Amino acid sequence: MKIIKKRLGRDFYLQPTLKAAKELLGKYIVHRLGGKRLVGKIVETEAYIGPQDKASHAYGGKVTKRNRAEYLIGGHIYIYLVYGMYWQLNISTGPEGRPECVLIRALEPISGYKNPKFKTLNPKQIQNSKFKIQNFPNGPGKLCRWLKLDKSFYGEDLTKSKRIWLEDRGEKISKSKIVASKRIGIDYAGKYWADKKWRYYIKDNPCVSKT
DNA sequence: GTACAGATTGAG
DNA sequence: TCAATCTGTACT
Repeated sequence: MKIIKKRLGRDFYLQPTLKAAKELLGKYIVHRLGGKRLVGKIVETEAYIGPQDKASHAYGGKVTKRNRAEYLIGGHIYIYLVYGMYWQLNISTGPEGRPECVLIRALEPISGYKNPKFKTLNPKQIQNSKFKIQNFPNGPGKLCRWLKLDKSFYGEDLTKSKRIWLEDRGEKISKSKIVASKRIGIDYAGKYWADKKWRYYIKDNPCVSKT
């Protein structure tokens, strides 16, 4: 059977942000680098819905040099540095001018991992294997390191870029496999916003970030 | 010009 | 539990 590989188009990113955050689970991110392709399956996401969301960088409708990519029409990359060390990959959603985005928090590595044995392992084997979890893209900072993403991807259009895009490979994550939970690391936003269950992940997937 | 905190991570 | 590490942002 032929595997379907369809690049996600603008319509996908124009869905309501919470829906897009859930739909992104099970989609594949592809970064073409040199002659290789780094490919990962998205297994964890978080939604940020400014300007009302106190945890969002666009809270209150704030526009800065850093966050302006959040306002782009759905399908653009908003990437920024936290703690002076780690890049965070976000994808803008919704129409132009509305600061909503989805943070990609974890991937299941599909190809590109330096150990070629890796791609033949299924998730259960990954969990049981002795491979160092250290280099896994199982966290927002580690994911960017694994995919080799940095500021040069700021504002990149995922529907048009020749080096990075998202694919639908015909995989459908059933509703019962999607878990909604509180977002991570945003307690400063206050209980109301910190308690919103806008983090989604694939149940039992070993590549979901540790909390 | 200067102070300051952060959508994390890994070591101790 | 805590330091690393640095840029954007806000304020003097």
